[in-house]
Amino acid sequence: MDGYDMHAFEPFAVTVDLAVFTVRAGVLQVLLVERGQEPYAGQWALPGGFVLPRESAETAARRELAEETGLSDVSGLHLEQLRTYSEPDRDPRMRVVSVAFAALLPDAPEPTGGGDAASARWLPCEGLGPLAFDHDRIVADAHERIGAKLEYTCLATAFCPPEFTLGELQQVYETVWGTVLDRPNFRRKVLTTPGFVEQVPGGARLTGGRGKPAALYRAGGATTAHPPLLRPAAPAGGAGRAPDPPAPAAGTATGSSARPGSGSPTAADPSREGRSA
Amino acid sequence: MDGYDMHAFEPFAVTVDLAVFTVRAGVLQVLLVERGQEPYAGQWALPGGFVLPRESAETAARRELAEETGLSDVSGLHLEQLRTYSEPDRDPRMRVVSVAFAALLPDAPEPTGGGDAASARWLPCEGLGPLAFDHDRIVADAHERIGAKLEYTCLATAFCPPEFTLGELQQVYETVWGTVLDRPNFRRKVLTTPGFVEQVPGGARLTGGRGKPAALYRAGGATTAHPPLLRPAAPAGGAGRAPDPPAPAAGTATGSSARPGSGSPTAADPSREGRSA
DNA sequence: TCTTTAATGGTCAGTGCGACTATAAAGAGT
DNA sequence: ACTCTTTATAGTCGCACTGACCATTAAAGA
Repeated sequence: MDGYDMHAFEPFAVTVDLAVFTVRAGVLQVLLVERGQEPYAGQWALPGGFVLPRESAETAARRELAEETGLSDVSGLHLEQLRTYSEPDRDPRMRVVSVAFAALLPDAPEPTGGGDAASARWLPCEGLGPLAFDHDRIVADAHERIGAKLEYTCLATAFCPPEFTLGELQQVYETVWGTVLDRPNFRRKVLTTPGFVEQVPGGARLTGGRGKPAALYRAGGATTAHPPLLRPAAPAGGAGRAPDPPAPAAGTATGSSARPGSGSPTAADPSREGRSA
Repeated sequence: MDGYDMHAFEPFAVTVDLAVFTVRAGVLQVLLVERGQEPYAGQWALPGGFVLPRESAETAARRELAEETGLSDVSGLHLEQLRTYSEPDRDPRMRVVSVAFAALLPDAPEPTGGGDAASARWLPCEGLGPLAFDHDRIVADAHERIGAKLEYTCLATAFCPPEFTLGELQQVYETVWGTVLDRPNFRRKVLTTPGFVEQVPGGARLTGGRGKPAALYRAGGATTAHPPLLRPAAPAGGAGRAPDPPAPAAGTATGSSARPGSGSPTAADPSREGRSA
C-alpha cells in the first residue's frame, strides 16, 4: 500500500454478498432473492448491498443480514468473511468489488421480505439454476468452506437451535457433507471432544421423534475440535453415499423439522414437550 | 448486491497488501518495505498497491509480487487470498479497502528494491515493531492461516526449492509452528502420505550438511494431506518448545541456508555437490 | 582415529476410529 | 395388549495412526 501519490487510482464500488445457509428438513438451503431489474432480472441472486461510507464490510454484512432475514437480533449468528471477488467484468454495469460472507442460521424463520428484496426465499443448495453474477461460484465456495470448517471446528452448532439433540447435530454434518455417518461413532466423537457440547441439566425430548427420546445438549465453550472430526474419505469413484432427506410429509415432519414455532429462538422453547428426570 | 439504483454509493480506493513469507536460517521472515512518506513515514509496511481499473485483485497481487521481489517468474509461487480489511479508519487519508494476500517463497533471493519501494527487506516475523496501518494484524492473520494450512495441505513444499531434503521440509513446519517435531515420526508421516513428496531418481545431497547425506525429494502431486499432520497440542501453560535457530555462522551456514546461489530457482541446481547412486 | 552430527530404519504401546452388536424406550399398526 | 418399527444409547473388537523411543549408517570435524 505504498506509492499513493504515484498512480492515479480508479474508484470502485464495494459491496457485500451474503451466502446464508440453513439446514431444513435434511437439506442444505441458501437464502436467495429474486432480482427485479437488469441485469439478470428475474434470476436468483445472493442478498447483499453497498458498503456505506462509514462502515466496515463486516458491519455492512451484518446489517444486510438483519434486513434480509428479518431477525431482530443477528448478533449471535455466525458470520464469517469468505473472500473477495474482484474480476473486472463480474458486473456488466460498472466496476464492483464484492466482499462475500458466509452466515449460518439454526432454524429457518421462513424467508422474510424485510429488506431491499421483494421476494427472498430459501432454496436447496443442490441443483439450483444459474444465479446472477458470479453468485454460483460464491455459493460453491461458501459450501466448501463450511464443509471444511465442520471438520476442525465446533461450528456445526451454529446450524442448531440453542438446545438440540445429537441426532440433529449429526444431520448437520451429513447434510453439509452429503455423507452418512455412523451414529454411535459420531456420538462418541462429539461427547469426548471437551467443550463441544454440554448436556442440559435434566431434559430429554419426547414427542417429536418416533423412537427413544433423545437428550438435549447445548453448544459448549470450545471453538475448535482437537483432533478434528474428519469427513470420511470418498471411496474412489464419485461422491460418497448421500443421505436421503426425510420424506417431505406435511404436518408432523420427521426429526429436526418437527420443531414448533419459528419466532425468536432466544430462550428455550417451553412448548417443547415432556421433560423427564 | 441488489438495490443498485436505490442508494448513492461512495467510491472506495481498492488496494492489495502482500504478506510474503520465507523460511531463512530457521526463522520465518516477512517481506517489508520502508515507507517514505506520511503517514507512517519511516515505518515498515507490507508491499502492495492499487488495483488497476482492468485487473482483478489476484492479478494485482501477482503483479506487485513480481515487482517487489524482482523475480522474473512468479507464476509458480503460492499466492492465496487471505481476507479483506475494510475498517473505515484504517488509512487516515481516505477510505481504502485492502484485499490481503499471503505468498510463500522457497529461497529468499535477498530483497530487491525492484518495484515501488525504495528499500525492501526480509525481517523476522517474531517481535517486529509496530507496522504501518493495520499491517501487524494482517501479518498475524497470515501467519495463523499458513500454520493451519500446513496441517491439512501439502503447502509446506511451497517454502522449499524444487528439490529439497526432508530435514528442510521439517524445518518449515518447525519454524512456522514454533515447535520441535520428532524427526523419524515426521519422516514416516510425510512418506506415507501418498503424493506429498516423491524421491528424485538417484540423488543424495552431500557437502552442505554435517551428517549423513540426505535424499532429495520433489513436491508430489497431492495438495491435501489425509489424514492431516496435526500440530502438537500445546501442553498447557504457554507456547510449546521453540526450536533454536541454527547459529548464524557466516560462510558455510548450517542446514538449509547452505544452498548456493540465489538466482532463478527454476531448474535443479547443478552446483549442488556429489550425487551417489 | 575418535567424536559429532544428521539421516534413516525400526520397535512398541497407547489412542482414536470404523465396523458392528446389543439394549432401551418411544410411537404405529394390528 | 402385543408386535413391529424407529431412534437413542451402550459397549466391543480390531486396525491404523501416532508419539516416544532406540539403533544403525554415513558423512564432517577435531
